[in-house]
Amino acid sequence: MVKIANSKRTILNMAEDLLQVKGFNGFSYAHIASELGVKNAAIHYHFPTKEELGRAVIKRYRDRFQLWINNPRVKDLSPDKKMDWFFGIYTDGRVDEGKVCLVGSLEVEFNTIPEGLQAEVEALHNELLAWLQATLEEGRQAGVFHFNGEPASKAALILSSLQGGLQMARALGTQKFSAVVEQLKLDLLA
Amino acid sequence: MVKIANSKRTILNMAEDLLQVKGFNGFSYAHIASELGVKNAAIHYHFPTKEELGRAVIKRYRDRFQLWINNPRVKDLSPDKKMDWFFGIYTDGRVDEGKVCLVGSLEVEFNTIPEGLQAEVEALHNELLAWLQATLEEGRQAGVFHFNGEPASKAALILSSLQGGLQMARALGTQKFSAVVEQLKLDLLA
DNA sequence: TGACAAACTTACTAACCAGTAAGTAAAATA
DNA sequence: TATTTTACTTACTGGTTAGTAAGTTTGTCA
Repeated sequence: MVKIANSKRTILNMAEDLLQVKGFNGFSYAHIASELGVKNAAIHYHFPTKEELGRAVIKRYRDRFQLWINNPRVKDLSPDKKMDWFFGIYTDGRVDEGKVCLVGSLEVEFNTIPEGLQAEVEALHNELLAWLQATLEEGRQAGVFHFNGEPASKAALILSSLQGGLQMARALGTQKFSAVVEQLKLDLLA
Repeated sequence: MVKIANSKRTILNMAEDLLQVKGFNGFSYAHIASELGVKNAAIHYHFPTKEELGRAVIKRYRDRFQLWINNPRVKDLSPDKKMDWFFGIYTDGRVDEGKVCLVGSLEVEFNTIPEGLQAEVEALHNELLAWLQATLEEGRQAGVFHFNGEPASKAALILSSLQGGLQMARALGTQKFSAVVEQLKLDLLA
């Protein structure tokens, strides 16, 4: 018998990576098991169904995001530094490793994933948008951000372009994603 | 024996829809066959492998796009009307039918699709970007579009946000996509 | 009318998939 | 030390997958 160290956490880490690299329909319990050197059933012991595994990945990510934005190291930043921090999430350790964001990955396969997982994705996407919108409002009031229209719409545009930009980087290279981020900043600060 | 009318074209139409609704890993030859009332092997007769089917869908879409942009009804439009036409591709018959764009769908599953299909996706994405960039340059020179930075970067931002916006609409509703398009126009024309 | 090619069907394979039930080894607990 | 719980393995199921080989029907053309 092979014991996995920190089994649940290790499996969640692998599943999160696989979701971002291969998509929900692009990986199997066998992938995770063989990489960890255990059998399929060992994964099912911790996460009986693939839906539960997917939900656990997103739920953990949601909790992590709330911890981040409520942490003084982010909360107390100026609006433009907050935005830089947010862009950094996508630049560091996403585009460099050929990953796309969880939300984009699961929304492309939305019509083929279990309902419970769909709900989790919806919640995460709303939370990301809410924080972006609040940050945009804060920055516009402080006179750092300049844009026309509703903060909610600007937030939707920014998040969508980051999501699509990571996917574009897959086919066209990471410098394309950098161009998107630079353009976002130009459109927001100039 | 059941004969399919315009077999190849009908299969391509179905495959294109399925790619946009379920993704490459989310549909099978059996799906297509059963919906057409024929057997699996009938699909394999026309498209021996799934890679060939996928490539044919993208190639046809690329040809169609070149026909469109070289048609006087698009070519002779003013830059802002051209942009409206382009946005319309995404709004009409995409977001309304719960579809995402082919490029986004296949780039999310990029690491799990055959190489020949990857190349086709890359080519399509480059062609879309090239047309957008040229249109942005034309519009800026004409004084209709206003933006800072390189047209190539602005093109990448616009295309990424449309791509991501369609996916967002899956989880959060079509009005979110409309908000993205409206914001894009605001940022370009104001 | 006969030959041939196009468009299928039948019947199959080998691989993979998520998921389950029953058994085992080791660690925690009483 | 005995008992129970945790974390697995073994062995399996039923379903789905892309793909193939050989046979059949139908329309076209000489």
